[in-house]
Order: sequence, then C-alpha cells, then structure tokens
Amino acid sequence: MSRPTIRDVAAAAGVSKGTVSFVLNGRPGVAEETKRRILDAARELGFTPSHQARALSVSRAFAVGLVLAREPELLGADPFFPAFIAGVERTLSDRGQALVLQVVPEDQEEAGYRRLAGSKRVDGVFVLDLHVADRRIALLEELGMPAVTIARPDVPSGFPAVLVDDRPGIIAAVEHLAGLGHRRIAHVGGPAHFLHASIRRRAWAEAAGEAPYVEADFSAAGGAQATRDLLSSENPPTAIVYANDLMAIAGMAVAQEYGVAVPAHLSVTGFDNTELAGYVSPALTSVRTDPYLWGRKAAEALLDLIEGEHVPDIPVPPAHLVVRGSTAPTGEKTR
Amino acid sequence: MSRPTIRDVAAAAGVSKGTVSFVLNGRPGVAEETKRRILDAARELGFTPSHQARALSVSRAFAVGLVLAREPELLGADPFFPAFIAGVERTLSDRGQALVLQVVPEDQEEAGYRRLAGSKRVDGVFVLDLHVADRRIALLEELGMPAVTIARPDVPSGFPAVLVDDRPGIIAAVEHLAGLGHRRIAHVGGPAHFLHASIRRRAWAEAAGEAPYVEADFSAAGGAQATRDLLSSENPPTAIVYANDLMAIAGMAVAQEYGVAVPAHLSVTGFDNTELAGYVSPALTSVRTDPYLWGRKAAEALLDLIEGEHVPDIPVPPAHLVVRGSTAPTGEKTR
DNA sequence: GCGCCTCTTCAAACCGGTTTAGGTTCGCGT
DNA sequence: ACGCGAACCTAAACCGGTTTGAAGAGGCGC
Repeated sequence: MSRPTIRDVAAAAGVSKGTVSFVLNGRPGVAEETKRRILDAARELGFTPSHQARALSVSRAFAVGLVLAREPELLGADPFFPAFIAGVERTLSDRGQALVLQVVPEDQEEAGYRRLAGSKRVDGVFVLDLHVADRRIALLEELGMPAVTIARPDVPSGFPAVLVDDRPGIIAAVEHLAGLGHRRIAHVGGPAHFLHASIRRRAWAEAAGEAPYVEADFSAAGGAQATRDLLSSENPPTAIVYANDLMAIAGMAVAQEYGVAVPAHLSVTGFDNTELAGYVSPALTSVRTDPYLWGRKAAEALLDLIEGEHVPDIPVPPAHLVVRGSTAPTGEKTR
Repeated sequence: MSRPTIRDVAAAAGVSKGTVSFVLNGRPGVAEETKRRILDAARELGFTPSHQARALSVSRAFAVGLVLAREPELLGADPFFPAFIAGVERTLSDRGQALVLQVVPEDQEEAGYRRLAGSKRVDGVFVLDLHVADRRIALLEELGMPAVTIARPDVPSGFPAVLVDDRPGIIAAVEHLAGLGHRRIAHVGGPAHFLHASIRRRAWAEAAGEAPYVEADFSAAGGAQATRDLLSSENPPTAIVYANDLMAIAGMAVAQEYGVAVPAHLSVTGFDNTELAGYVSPALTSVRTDPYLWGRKAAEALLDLIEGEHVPDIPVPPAHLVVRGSTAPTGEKTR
C-alpha cells in the first residue's frame, strides 16, 4: 500500500478531511475527544502530510534557495560556503524547511535566481558575495522574492541583511603589524567588484596608509602571483595582509621560495581563520570569522521575512584577530 | 496581477487547459495552428508552470537530496563536497531538477534521510561516505527511495554506484616512494569505519608491506597529531602517505617543527590534489581525484534511475598521482 | 416550547497542473 | 447519402492538502 493520505486518516477516525487538517495544524475548535481519535489514527497509519499537496494549497515552497556563482574549483577551496550552509541548515531543519542549492557559472547568477523564482521552487533566497552595485537586488525586488543578504555596514542592500563588519579584523591585523614595527604593510585583496573585498581593502588603506596593493582573486594561484609581484618589486613590503587564508598560505610558500623567511623577514596575515591556518608552518595569524553563525542568523531572518514579519538588520560580532607565528617584529633577523 | 496559470493561457488561446498542457509537454495530437497560438499566448503572458502543481499531479518532487553528515568545521575544510555538489548541479540544472541539501550532525544521518523521504521532498538521494556495513542502504530500500552511491569496486552497495577506485592512486604513491628508495613508508589514514579510508589503508598495506599506520580523522589537527606520533616513534618512517591533503599539509608543518626537512629527510604525499597542494612549500605530491565528475555521473545515474531505467554501475577513471616537490630520494641530505 | 447562541463538524471549493474518456468535425470510400 | 475512422479538442476527474460557509446539536433564558 502506498502512503496514507489525509483522507485515509479521516476515514479511520470517522471524520472529514477538514477536521483532520484542523487538528494536524493545531487549530482550535475541535473537541478533545475527536482530536485524540484523529491523532491516534494518524499515528496508527504512520501518516505524513504530503509536502507537495500542502505546498500547492498554501502556495508556499517550504524551501529557500541559495545560488552559488563560483567555478567549481574555487568553490572547493572556499571554507565559507560549507560553514554558511551548515548554519543555514541548522535553522531550516528546526523549522521544517529545506535548502535548495543552485550552482551556476559565475556569469549566470541572475539566471540562477530567475530559475528558482520562476517555478516558485523557493519562498526566498540568500544573496551572498554582494557586488558593489549589485544588480541582483533589483532583480529580486522585481521578482517579488524575499531575500536576505550578507552585507556590510553602511551599504544599504534593500533587503534585511546580516551585517558583517570585516573592518575591525583588518584594522586589528594592520595595527598588530604596525605595533611590531612594520611600516610597509601591503595588501593582497580579492576582486574589487566584491563588496567585501573592497571594504577590506578600504579598511587596510585607512589603517596602513601608503603601501603596495595587489588585486588577486582569492585563489592560491592568485595569491602566489600577487606575492611574487610584491616580493620582486623595488621596495618590497615587510608585511602582507591577505584577504583570505588561502592566498596567505600560498604567499608564505612563495616567500620561502624567494628565500624570504616568514616571519623573520616578512610577516603575513590571513583572513577566515581556516582550520589549516593553525597547522601550517609558521602558523598563520588570521582573522576569525563565523560563517556558521551568519548562516543561522540569515536563515532565521529569511524565514521571518517570508512569514511577513518585519525584519531588522542583524549585526553579528565583528571579526577578531588570532595571532600566531606568521607575524613578528621587523628587523628580527633570526635564522 | 499574480503569475499567470495554465488557465489564463488556455483562455487567451481559446482552448482548454488540457490542450495547453499537451502542447507544453510536447505531446502529439494537437494541430500546428493551435499549437502556435498556445505557444504565443504562453510567451505573451510569460507563463511558467507552477512547479508545485505539477509535482502534485505527477507525484514527483523534481528534486534529489544530499545528506551531509559532518560537523560544520570539518565540512569547511573538505574540498570534496563543494566540487561534488557542483558536478551534481551541473547535471541537475540541465534536466530541470533541484538539489535539496540536508546538513545534519554526524549521528543523525538516518534521520536526515527519513526526513527527506517522509515528506516526499525528493525523488532520490545520493549516499556518500559509505561505511563499512552501511545501515543507510537497508533504510533506503525500506523507504523505497531510489539512491546512487559513491562506492568502491568489489563492495556491492545494493544501489547503482559510481565506482571510484582509490587504490591505483595510493599504490602509485607508494611505488613512487619505493622507487625513490624509501622502505619505511607510513600511512596516516581516515576513520576506519569509512569505506574509502579502509580501502586506502588496505591498498597502502599491500603495497608498502610492514610499516607504521596511524588512524586519524581527516582533519588538520588529526594529521598533525598523527605525524607527531610517527616522528617521535622509535623508528620513524622516511615517507608518509596521507589519506588527504589537509592532513598532509599539517604533517609537513609538524615535520618542520621537528626539524625534519621535507623532502630531504621525509617524503610526504597527500590525497585529493586540492588547489593548495600546488602552493605550499614544498609543493605537495598528491593523488588527483575528480569529485566534480563523480557528481555529474552520480546525478545522471540517479535521474535515470528515478525515471525507471535500469542503471549499471559507472566506473570512473582511477585516481592519478601528481608528483611535486614533497617527495625525494631517501638519503638526500641536502641543506 | 421557542428562539438564539455556541460548539463542533462537514461538504465543497480551491490551489494549478496532468490525464482520461468522450465528443465533434471532417474527409473519404462505397 | 451514409457509415466510419482519424484528427483534434473539451470537460471532468484527480493529485492531497487547506479553507470557508453552512448545517446540526446541545444548552440556555424566557
């Protein structure tokens, strides 16, 4: 026999479908005795409401969407997504919702959102990796799709946002280096069109003053190349603040290759505080972020928004510097 | 105005809902002229069929599920999932299906599958990280849920499987090391209850003969600890074959800390060939796998299976050794 | 005994598709 | 002129829930 339907439960309990529906949704107006009979019958039959049928009648998908617009290889290296997704899921599964993923090539992000919205597969979406003037915001507004973004303070996004502030982390890194005597503190950033990359860069620029900047792409290869550029320049920096750990680790390898000792001749900081940061040599000073928490918060906000509540922006604790062995005073010529 | 329904299209084209449905699904028996009129009307109105309604009437979810049972932190470090998921998505989006993710604590994996199956949210699932005697197989059979596994040759899983053979990669690594003169080639493996970990271990054991083995957990911390154990043992190995890159990289850092030069005094190999492998110092010799491809193949198999086709197991090209700087002849006492 | 109110339950409509069992219409053979 | 089959299309049932309007039952005051 196939799965029991609400009709079977109704028949077993000797009532109508409507009454069963009322009981199962905890609505008032059903006699205690009847309620009990229905619940017993439902348990007896092992009834689980059909998600599809419910979705159709209340026109909700009971799912939210996430569009990942990165090349597969890069995705694998980025510790952000899995942690963020885990956080999202944490909230969603508590609330009986599902997460629908959509991985698309970087240039087809809009199509991804359209697809999710067009077929009403999801009730809302997350918007990650905000761009500087992000077209997705307008698109989603046009589609009437609820959304929550991971945004930065002072950059209105038009939707409720989890406000992540990268600046304190970057500033802490720069100040930590400055405190160690560094004066030429370079920065290897991410693609400038990403809001987070540009904000990290700006924070660095304000704290570090005049110093070399290289734009890379968050990949190890990009970090390595950027480091080569910096180290082979006329007046190489004594410290480099990287926009993520991956580039920083690749950068340390390049330094080694160039015979530049870390941290004796070059101090290095990362960003993300990936697990590996603590297990490379020297261990990487990095900025700790908490994508798992962001995921949880973002999902809560999105679900509330979908249910029609008014959702304010949600600030999360600022990033925090974790000092390890890759940073040291300048001039220390040990080794 | 809200989204147009099939009824609106029918009215606009002056036909019945049924006819519209026929045309939109490309079924024969509709006059060319009518077909054209209907398609025009649909385009005109910007009609997109409601996924929910279709799902209800044909009782399909048009989605497949993936249960990730790992702790969030570990998830972030594992390059496998994102790449696998990207591959899956590649196939799915071509075929109009969606991917529903479910992230659960490691001990609640079964509940995750039950949840996906119970509400008919998905038409099929992937089973990853097979265990040695995996209870999920029986569970899914009981639930009547189509599934595709990522399995290993000679280990029947009861469902169609993408057959990934890790052995050639491990054997190549060991033979490469043996060819360089190594005789004590240790292995740092993953948790023994994972099929892939136990198979890698067995392949290593057969190729390397008597040599130290340490079980770790695929994490950097675990890899570091295992390496400490090996290096501080009475008769330390001259080479270590790690079951993944993360542990290998952490291991290299430990070696450095112990004053054991890689590759001069210790050769090291990883597994996965993550991007970072090429950008640490020395660059890590590793075994290249292709989770993106596995994802694509697995998704194709799963969709075919759901449509009732008979699906054979799918072998994929074996893993391949990528030699880099972390391996060198024994006895080379350079530096 | 009657009207009225409250409490409980039911039947039916609805969500937006797919599918099936019939109708029409038309051309054609005889 | 008639019967018949093919081609085309429609109406209605169905998927499995939710929601609404109304009906029935019982209790109360007068």
